[in-house]
Amino acid sequence: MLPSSTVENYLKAIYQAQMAQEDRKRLVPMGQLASTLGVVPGTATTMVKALADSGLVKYEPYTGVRLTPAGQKLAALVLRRHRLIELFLVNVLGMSWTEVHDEAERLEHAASDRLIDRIDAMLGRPAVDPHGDPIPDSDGGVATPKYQSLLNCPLSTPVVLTRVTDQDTAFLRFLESNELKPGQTIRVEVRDVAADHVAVCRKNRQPIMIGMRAAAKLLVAPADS
Amino acid sequence: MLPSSTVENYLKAIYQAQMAQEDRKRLVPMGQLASTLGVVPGTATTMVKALADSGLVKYEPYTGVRLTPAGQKLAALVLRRHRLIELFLVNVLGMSWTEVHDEAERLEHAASDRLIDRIDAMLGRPAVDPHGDPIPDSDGGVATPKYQSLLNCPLSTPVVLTRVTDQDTAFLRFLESNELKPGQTIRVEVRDVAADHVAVCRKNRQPIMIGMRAAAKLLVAPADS
DNA sequence: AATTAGATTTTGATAAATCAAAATATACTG
DNA sequence: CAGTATATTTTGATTTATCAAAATCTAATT
Repeated sequence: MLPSSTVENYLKAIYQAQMAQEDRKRLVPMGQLASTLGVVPGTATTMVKALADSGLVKYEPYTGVRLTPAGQKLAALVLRRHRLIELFLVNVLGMSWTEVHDEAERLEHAASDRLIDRIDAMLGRPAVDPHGDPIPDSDGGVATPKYQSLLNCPLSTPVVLTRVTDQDTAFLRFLESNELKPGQTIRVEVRDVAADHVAVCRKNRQPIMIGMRAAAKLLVAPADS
Repeated sequence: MLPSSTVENYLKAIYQAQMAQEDRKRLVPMGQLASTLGVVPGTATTMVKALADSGLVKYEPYTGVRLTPAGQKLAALVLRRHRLIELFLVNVLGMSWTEVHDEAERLEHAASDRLIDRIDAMLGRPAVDPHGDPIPDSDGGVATPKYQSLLNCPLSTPVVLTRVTDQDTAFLRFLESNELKPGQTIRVEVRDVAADHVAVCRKNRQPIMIGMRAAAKLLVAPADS
């Protein structure tokens, strides 16, 4: 019996919460999980206990939840579907990378493995989606290079924007309209903790100021020249 | 509040049952509806009463159910999504017309109107899907030409196979392996009611015998030479 | 009109996913 | 360490969609 889309969403949320914290073995607290899923905490507790009974997560009362290897694999396969669909919508159907997230959010639960594999082949077995998020392989394996962000990359040094870790349409549209798409080469010139901003420079453009919360979502890699 | 995929499936089933009967205003009996949806009759009754409360169907106890104009439009839009997705899977992703039905069955409930319109544009606003089923327009309007079938078309006269009214994979594979795809020009040479078969001829091929039940599912139009 | 076969509806239960609000546990604070 | 704030769990209810089986209706047949 294949997991309901609710189960898939819980696993995905736990997976992403674990990935977002430095220590990936740390338990994800119930409150956080509930709020990212948009349910009340009691609902998350009930559901997580059911997931624990199915062997997909390890649950410690009053502490939190963490994926088992089985849960991890399932979650990775959901993310694989999501990210391949996003890239497909952008590359083949010409949709904007700022608007494909919600569409993929629904399609990921309906697409068969066969369809996904065809999409994967048509796109040439890509490694990342339009936001720079890595695409797990069909066994659930993922390469997760540790990028720096605009908060800790070297100053006045060219770096390549490689990944944007926020799917909010308004935020992505802001990036789009400021030529801050993945692949872009940029430079951080100023980082001012007191003012809570960083100054980002691009080719032939005025520097722009970005708040530190937003800057943390922009991951970069060294520009190899 | 947009309809659940269960509601969409009920509307679609009622729509198709109405289309399949000669008198399209006749009520669809509950038992038939239940069996095409794979539920027990009581379930269909309960659900249909709810649909009637929403104004999507007219329900007459012990008699049957029929779509209201509102229900008809919704059903047509579900079929529009289904058929555009099928054609897309065949034309763009290179899947076989024999295997796209089940995939579309799930995707039709997840695809947004925006995505569907993009697909529609990319395919060049097509009129029919890979099985020859007409694609409703975005207002829910459909052109439904009345084709003849292999049971009543003229004998020994070239006709074009235009529509196959059965989505069963095994049946479609049978057609495929016998060069009986929509678009093909064929001729009915013999129609033998006693033997319950018709003999169908194609270019450079041995005639094949098809049972009358199957023959009724193959619709044809005059071949304009 | 009475009987009966077949279809339909009703009734009572169930599973999945959720919420509201009460109860309880944990963690912090003075 | 007692008290309080915050997070978590429990409890009881609700919604949607379903089934099994009993009750009821319709239509056909004697």
